Amino acid sequence: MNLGHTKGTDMLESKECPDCKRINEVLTRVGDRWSLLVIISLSEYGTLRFNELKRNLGISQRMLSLTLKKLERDGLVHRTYHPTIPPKVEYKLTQMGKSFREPVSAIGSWALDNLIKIDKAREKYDVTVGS
Amino acid sequence: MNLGHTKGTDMLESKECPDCKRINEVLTRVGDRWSLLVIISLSEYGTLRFNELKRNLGISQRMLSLTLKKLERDGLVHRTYHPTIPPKVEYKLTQMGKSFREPVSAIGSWALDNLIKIDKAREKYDVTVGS
DNA sequence: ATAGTCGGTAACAAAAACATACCTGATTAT
DNA sequence: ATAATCAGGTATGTTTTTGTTACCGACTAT
Repeated sequence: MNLGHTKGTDMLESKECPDCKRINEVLTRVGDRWSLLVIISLSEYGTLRFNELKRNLGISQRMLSLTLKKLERDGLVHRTYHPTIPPKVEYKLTQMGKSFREPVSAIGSWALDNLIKIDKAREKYDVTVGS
Repeated sequence: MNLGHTKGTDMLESKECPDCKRINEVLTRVGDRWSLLVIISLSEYGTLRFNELKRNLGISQRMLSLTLKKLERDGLVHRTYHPTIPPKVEYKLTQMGKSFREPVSAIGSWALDNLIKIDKAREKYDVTVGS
């Protein structure tokens, strides 16, 4: 008995939490998994070439290319092109990139500390809720 | 003159960076944008109902439902159901959820501090690289 | 009677992420 | 000659994530 548009619809009514939106923006920008892993690698090794990153992370050429371009565009990574033969391109963190390393490694440490707890919580949840 | 499989293929050769993989796991679990925003909201307000969160974040019902379920499963959020009429469901952080709040707000603060810089970097990049 | 609240779910559409394979051009190593 | 290296670009698909819309039951307020 669907009489059309009589029932309530779910509009999005975001108005509050002004900061949340902006945090949201940044998180969607640098919050994907490859970006963070690239930043972690660069912060550990200082400077890395394209294929060094590729080998370290097990990322595909295409995703690495896209990820580095995004990070460079956002001012987190600096790219240096040496027109030698074969070509040599080096990537390193900018100042802003380095400053981002701190909150990121905070998350990383927490992750390492709590992985086991999370796994256990999952098991318990899956048992009680059961599927 | 393509003779088939003679040319090099792009294999993925991930072997190094043992920690990266595990950090990756947590980041893919709680690293999506809604999870972090839910955690931030709960840490600020203590306890929130479903629709309160929905209004605060401007998130769709479905995404909030999925996000909360994931967070509950991972042991970061606790759900209390009051079978009143209308029903009342309250969400709050667990102990582990609270411990996660610190690294999360570190990211949040960084995001707020650096949004403008990122925007400027983008502009500059778009101009020099041009489209 | 009709619309609204509450906390969701199911079905579907759109978008983003990711994978796979192949291409370049100059050069070196085999 | 042939293959390999370097740093990607491009084309095409698949898979995952995200968002939209409608719907539920049980009640209240108009």
